[in-house]
Amino acid sequence: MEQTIARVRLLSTAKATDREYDYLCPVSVAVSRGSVVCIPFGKGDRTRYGIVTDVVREAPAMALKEICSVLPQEVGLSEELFALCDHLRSHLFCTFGDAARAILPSPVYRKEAKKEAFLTLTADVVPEEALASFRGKNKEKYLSLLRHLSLTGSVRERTCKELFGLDSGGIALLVKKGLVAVEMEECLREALPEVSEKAATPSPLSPAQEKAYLSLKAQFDESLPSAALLYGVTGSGKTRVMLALCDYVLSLGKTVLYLVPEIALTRQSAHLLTARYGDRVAVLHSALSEGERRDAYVAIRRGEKKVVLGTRSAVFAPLDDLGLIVIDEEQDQSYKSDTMLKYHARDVARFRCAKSRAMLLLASATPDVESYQKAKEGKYRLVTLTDRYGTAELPRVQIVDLRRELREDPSRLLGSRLREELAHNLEAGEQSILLMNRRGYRRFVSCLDCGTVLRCPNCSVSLTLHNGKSKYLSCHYCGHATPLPESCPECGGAHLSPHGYGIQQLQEELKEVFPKARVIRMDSDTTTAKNGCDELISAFQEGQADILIGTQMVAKGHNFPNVTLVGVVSADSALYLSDYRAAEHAFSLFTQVIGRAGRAEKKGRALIQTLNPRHNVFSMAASQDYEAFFEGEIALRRAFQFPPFCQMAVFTLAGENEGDVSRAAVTFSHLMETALKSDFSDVKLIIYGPFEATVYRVKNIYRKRFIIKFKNNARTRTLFDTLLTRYGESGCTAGIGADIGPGLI
DNA sequence: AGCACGCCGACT
DNA sequence: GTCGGCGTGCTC
Repeated sequence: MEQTIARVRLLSTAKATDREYDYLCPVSVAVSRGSVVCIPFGKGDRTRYGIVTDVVREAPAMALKEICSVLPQEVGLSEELFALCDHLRSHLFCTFGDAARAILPSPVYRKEAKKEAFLTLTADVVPEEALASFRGKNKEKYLSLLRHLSLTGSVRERTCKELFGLDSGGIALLVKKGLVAVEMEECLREALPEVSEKAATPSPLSPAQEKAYLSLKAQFDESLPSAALLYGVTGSGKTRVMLALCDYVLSLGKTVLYLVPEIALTRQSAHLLTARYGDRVAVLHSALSEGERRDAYVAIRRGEKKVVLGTRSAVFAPLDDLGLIVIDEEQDQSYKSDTMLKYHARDVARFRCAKSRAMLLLASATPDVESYQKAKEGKYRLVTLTDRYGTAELPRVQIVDLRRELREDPSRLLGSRLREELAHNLEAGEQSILLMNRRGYRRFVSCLDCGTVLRCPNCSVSLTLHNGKSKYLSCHYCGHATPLPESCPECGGAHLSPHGYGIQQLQEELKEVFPKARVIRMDSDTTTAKNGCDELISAFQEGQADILIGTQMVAKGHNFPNVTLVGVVSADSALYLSDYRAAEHAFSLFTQVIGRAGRAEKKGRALIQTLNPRHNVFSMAASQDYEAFFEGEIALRRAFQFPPFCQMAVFTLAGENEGDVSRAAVTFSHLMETALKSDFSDVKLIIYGPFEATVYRVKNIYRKRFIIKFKNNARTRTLFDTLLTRYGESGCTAGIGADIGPGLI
């Protein structure tokens, strides 16, 4: 007998079960391609989520189970996003469900939500009045917390210490006085910024900006899938040009997807966009609660939102009638996902533009070498903005040779020149930013008697020393924490000594040199949930601190009008990463840092401390000479066959048992050899490895990897897919992962 | 991946 | 005699 049958793919499953299963449709509910359904699966009939890929009428060849429930149509996948799942599956070698889960908001398929402690004011408290009778030494700290709360509404309890120097005791006192309340909330409720009328009328474009805009508009009018690279030096007004194009696209009834690299940047971009487009804008980023994410998803799918602003994952926003995707700071690493699904937002955007006949607009002051090469080849249209806009000038750049001072005192992080500049700024009441590259500069502890370095028991890394209330050691890969031992665990010697420098040490040195300076530190310790950095940034913008210290994230496009000095504490850690793109990242970082100083009327200074003052990356960054940098870099890439002259893939084998991982690596090696000698003899690729991953052991998992240079075409992808299937059938227990494209080496 | 079925060692 | 070890194989 003919029946209505739904083909379903599981949302969460292994590669072996990543296929279609047939289920009977319930009589009363409409089910269609893209619907999210609950189905009984397996011997135990456990309820699992699935996506309907097809609905057919036919007589089933076997007894079928029935769909138990269908979620509302508006949380399902649109036709375009459905196609995107298929594309991601074949290009990233993930399951269909992995791709679908990246697109669908998690409340669609998950129940529980995470909570965090927030502080709010109990009522309309006037900070000065409330603390009028208070006579404690912490009065100023309490006042600034209350002022901050009356400004922003709420603050994470965990960020209070960093922002206001208040610990749980101080907060308890305010709670006891009935001034603030601690509430458990479902992540950060970030209200959209108020629409400010003054910004709503855009000022006219400069002639150079107008020219760039007209060029982009003409390209858009061709109504073909296409891409453009807007290359403009910092301060040339790229954003104004891009917003003008957004205006135009929206006026034609199409929608716009606008991506920025960091959550912290969504705030200022959100101001800009909501001022212009009001409630037609949706903001998506990882600090949204799960409920908010679902609401946003539904509102976008219903067509209530015409502009979506967000970070990497917003590239999956369910906008229909897509006209334009903007990727600002397109060279930024954060567009590449390093979590479960290793996609690159730029590649996803390219696919969506091709599907929707939309235009992709990449913008940067230091484009990705691969993007610029594509522009040179004519694959992207290159639009250039060469002049700084308005009165802003390039800052004065000093490259400081730190070698001599370091020989005299190797523990010093701030050279005398940087100290002078900082002192000058403190005196003048101007703000400074200090950048500290985190990698390679951690404090570790070793025994001066036997030489033992204290290491993590679970990971192949040394432990990092922290100075909390008491000194403790922690592992930055697995979080293992232990008090600093009195004596060496190996030889019992009493001479354990710290080495290396971290951001905490920089903070201590600042405290010592400038005891009165107010310092905000921004790193993963102070912004654990990726969220807190918003609060830190706005506090710094409000002028609540003199110096902001942090990792790369402080260098990215924030607007700090009162910052006139940017210092790079150690440029060398960026230059000598073991990555073929180290030079590219260093150039980009230094150029951004230099551009960060002096955006407004005040002239800025940038100071870079290094042990290699003659490295030519400095002079190129100082003069913002991207062209010169690109010419040198592309020659190297060609000579050594690195992207864009090939593609890179990383295959990782991981498992708890070191022997199993080694055997798995040998097995995979043989699988590749065999395939390349027989059924895939037409495929050309170069295999390196297996070798141990940069950090061999993490959380007791050993990892070995192969690095492969190849040409990304359907044939090679079939080979990779086949290899993964054959590996799955080999009986090896070690897990395998594939990361294709501009990945993390 | 789960989860069942299945066929062998140490417990009441 | 049976509780439970994880090897093998299936999942509409």
